[in-house]
Amino acid sequence: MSKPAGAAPRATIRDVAAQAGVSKSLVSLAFKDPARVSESRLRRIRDAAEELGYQPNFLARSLAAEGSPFIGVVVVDLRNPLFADIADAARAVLDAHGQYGLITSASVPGVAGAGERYGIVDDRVMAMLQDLRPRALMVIGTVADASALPRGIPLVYASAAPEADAGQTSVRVDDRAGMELLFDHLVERGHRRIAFVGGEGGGVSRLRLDAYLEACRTRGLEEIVHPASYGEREGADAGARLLASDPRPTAVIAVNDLAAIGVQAAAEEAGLTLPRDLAVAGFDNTYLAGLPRISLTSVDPRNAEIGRLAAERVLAALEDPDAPGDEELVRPGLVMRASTLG
Amino acid sequence: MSKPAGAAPRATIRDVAAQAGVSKSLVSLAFKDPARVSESRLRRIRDAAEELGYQPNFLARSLAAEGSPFIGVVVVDLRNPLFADIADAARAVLDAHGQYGLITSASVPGVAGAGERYGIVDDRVMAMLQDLRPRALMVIGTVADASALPRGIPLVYASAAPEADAGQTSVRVDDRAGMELLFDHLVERGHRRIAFVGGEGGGVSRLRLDAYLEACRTRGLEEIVHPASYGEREGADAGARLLASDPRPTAVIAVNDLAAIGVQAAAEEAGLTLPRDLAVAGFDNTYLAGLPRISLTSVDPRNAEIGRLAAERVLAALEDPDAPGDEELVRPGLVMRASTLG
DNA sequence: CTGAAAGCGCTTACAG
DNA sequence: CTGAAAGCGCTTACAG
Repeated sequence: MSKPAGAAPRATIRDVAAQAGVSKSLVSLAFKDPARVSESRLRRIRDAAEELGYQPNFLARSLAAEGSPFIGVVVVDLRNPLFADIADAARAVLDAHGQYGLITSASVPGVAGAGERYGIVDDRVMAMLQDLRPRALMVIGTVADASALPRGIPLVYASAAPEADAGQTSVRVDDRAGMELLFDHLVERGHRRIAFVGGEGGGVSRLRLDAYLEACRTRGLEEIVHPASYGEREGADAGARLLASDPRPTAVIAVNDLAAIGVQAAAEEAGLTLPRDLAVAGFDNTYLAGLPRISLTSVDPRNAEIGRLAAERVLAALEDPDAPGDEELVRPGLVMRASTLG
Repeated sequence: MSKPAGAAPRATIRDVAAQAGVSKSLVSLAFKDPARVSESRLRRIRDAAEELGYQPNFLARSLAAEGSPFIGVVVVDLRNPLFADIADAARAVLDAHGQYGLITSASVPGVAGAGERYGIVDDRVMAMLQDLRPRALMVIGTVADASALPRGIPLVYASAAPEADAGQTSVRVDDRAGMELLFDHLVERGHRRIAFVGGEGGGVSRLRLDAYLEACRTRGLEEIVHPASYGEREGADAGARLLASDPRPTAVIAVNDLAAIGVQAAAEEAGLTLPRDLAVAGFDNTYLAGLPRISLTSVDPRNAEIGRLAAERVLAALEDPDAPGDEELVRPGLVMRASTLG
């Protein structure tokens, strides 16, 4: 019984037509534009469809029609909890508008190795998605090479910093606003030597570094940058370097929660007591930041809002595919926790 | 430039045939069974294909042929880091064997609410996957309702406890072995009052509870069970109840890492010093357990191994679709960390 | 080794 | 409002 013997082949439009005593095309029409079919035949068709358990074949429809009634949603990194939150929120909105969002993961297995670029998408997955001919595409996260994405349909990025050749529609958090919230909070608590851990790994990391530098300049604070990418390991390494500097910063802002956790680890390793000796804050407000043992102050990008807005952009693009692209920045919040409050 | 005007339609087999001066079917054959095509024509066809940027249309192929040369990989829960590890490992193996694994996520957006069942898959995603006619299906995680899955093709579960109507092929960790490792470790360190937090939420949770009860019986230890599901919140609630009991357990095993973290939080909330006053251990060895601040002893299910074995099961099923299903249990390891070492 | 033909399940004009 | 016909891009026997 590991596979149902025979796997009763699905009923086709032809079966339904025969059973209802009408032509194939009438069945097709009955599903597509019921108003144009007489009531009696419509009922016969529907009864037949139900009886046979008929469901239109997705492939055949995509092949024959101009495209399929669905939106492709590509999640760049399966591991980032950020993206799942956005995908869920986006799907809910698409659903509510009768659009159907097909979520697919596109990252390629991480070849063990550090220098690897982030956001490599699998060509075959993308080719398949392209063949499926979705009405629009939503990409969650930064892809390393946008040219691998399906073309010719509206494209909306969520939580990604599109490459220079702008004109793309994207929805993401306002990193500068987030950085300002962090600085206001830290400065108010008396910090003057505020370091940044991050800037590497492309996309958002770079934007946050820029925002950090600008915040320092505005306030006349010293710029203290320790390069790192998005991981805990990277955060810990940068943290160790940072702690060796003299005078030591009193506060650290990391490019994301994971890197911030790395900084915390390095500081405790070095014998500091947190947050007394060092305030630490991150970005993304993932659920990690909320774990009691971690309790990390973090910029909340409002992922549900990003997902919602991105979905609305998709819906708008469906209406008017030729509308120019634009970037929408979501105003972040700040969630203060023990890591800076101590 | 938000969408490439016109979106140059992809070259079809017909274009390639014309350019190469052969028939359509010969082009098809050239891709499917090159050995049967003369060398000179083969070269002309390949040159033409390259020049035109021809790529076979996935849909058309699936529709015309018995199925498509790919394996459907369904990840039940996008948020569980466990599953991403398994998916990556599985995909690597499939890739190495020339099979192409299409990963898709099938969980439906969580309608805010507690009582919700875990592992609900989206019917439309499954219908689409079915239409695509993969050669086999790999399901990572426990689905609430297996009847929603595509039928008629080999099915392999990874990290899931299939429903009673067995005969399914599945690869998952040996929970009893994991529990034994945990008990041996804790008993050796002098613990006699060992509680279990979990048992709810279906599937694996139940299996681990059974394993716990058996381990207690074998050793003549008292059974102390505080029901909980997989979340941190649930772990914390159960933890609070557990701490109120008298005499208090000296060690707690939780159904997974997240629940264990909840127990830790509840214990610290109650003023205990960990691990001196309470040893805590979990299952799954997610990266959370490894974070220095958490440092949780955890049963390592060897997810890469599970993914690898599940992929091999898929490959075997491709060879012999009628082989009977069986369950393979992976021998776990134990990663000891501060939460039980004190 | 090659090529004309039929068909996968659907949709879309187009005549009635 | 209805139905026969052509076609989406491919594959699969089947006759040469």
